[in-house]
Amino acid sequence: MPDGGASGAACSSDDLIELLFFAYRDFVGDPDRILAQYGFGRAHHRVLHFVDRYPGLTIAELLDILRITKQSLNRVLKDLIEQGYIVQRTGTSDRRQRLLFCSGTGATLAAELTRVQARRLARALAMPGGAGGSPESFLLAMIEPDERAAVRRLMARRGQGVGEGVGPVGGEAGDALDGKILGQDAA
Amino acid sequence: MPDGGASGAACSSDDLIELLFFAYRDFVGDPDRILAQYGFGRAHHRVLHFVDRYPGLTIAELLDILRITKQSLNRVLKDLIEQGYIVQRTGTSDRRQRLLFCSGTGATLAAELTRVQARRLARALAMPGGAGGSPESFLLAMIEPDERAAVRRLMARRGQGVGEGVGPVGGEAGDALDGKILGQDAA
DNA sequence: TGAAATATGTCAACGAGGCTGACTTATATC
DNA sequence: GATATAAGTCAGCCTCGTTGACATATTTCA
Repeated sequence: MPDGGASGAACSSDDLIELLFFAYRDFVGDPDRILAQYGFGRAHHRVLHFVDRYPGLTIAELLDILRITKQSLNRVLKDLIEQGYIVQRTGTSDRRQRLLFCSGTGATLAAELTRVQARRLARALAMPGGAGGSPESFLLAMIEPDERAAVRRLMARRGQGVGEGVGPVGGEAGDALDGKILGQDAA
Repeated sequence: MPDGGASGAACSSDDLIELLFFAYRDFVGDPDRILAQYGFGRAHHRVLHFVDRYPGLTIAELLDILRITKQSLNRVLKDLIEQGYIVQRTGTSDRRQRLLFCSGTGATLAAELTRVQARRLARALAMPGGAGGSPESFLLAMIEPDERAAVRRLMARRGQGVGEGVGPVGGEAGDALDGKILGQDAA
């Protein structure tokens, strides 16, 4: 039975669902703050990232990666092109294609965004149980350090005493228990 | 040097950035399809999930978990309450609070959504290098199997020949190279 | 007891970023 | 020369985030 050894408990898929939510929330939070200063959003980030990393990408390839429509892509791509972060060249073998490249400015911004995300990842990998441990410990390490305690505390609440009320509500329509139920339209 | 042993290559933070994107894309794609049948979206899912898992959650706690505004939460919470998936009770120790619980229907839907996500996770954990290997192999295992080859192919493209054009564009304003540059407003 | 703080709900307006559908323009292919 | 393909665009819609202002019930504290 592989348990990774380090700080992670046994992997429960149910716990991982939440950890993935928290890890991703904080993972995209870093670049979001930077992007806001440029008037860009997450959609711009994704485009800039993939164009930076795979120069010469075509529109069709980008659409396949991002899984969004041409119209959605075009809105953010247009911003990035007009503001000089991305440039297009016509394809040489197929002149219908538009090959996408980052400009110098674009590459600089992409690097800045990559830096903060890579920093979080590197920090997580460097933690005990980060690189070689369980997915659980890796994802926990990806969460903002200040928040980790709160997440642990929440997840420890699993199952036992709810604090206030009792267990889950039984009926579909709300059969009045000890706590008053604020129903759909009941007086 | 910990390498996890199994199928993952050495962990590069830069690769992990992309793998996390692809893994998360497919991870939320599963429930999205189910939610659409109920006329719900991702925001409903998040609320339903946390209320199901932590019965008796207060509004304030939920806001802290989701990191959204009261108004945003209220819109989706209202849907879930009106349609009978979630019920509220007034708190007993503090009657200002509204404790949130899933109804039977709500718990059923939550379970259905959890099931597809847990299935993907369990499958990933069961793969060689899934539970005990590197984060890289775990994330790759989280990607939709049909898509894995495409992701690998894309990531293999890293660095070398672009296929069509040449390297990254140097100048800020677009100095005409061999491929014609379709500039901002140049004729 | 009365004032202030707290938990929640709500109205209005706005922006980002998805979507569909329809249509145009270049270019390639047969 | 007809047809298919890559890309761009217009219009309109939906979800889900935001801010700001304000109402109500309840608790806490001086």
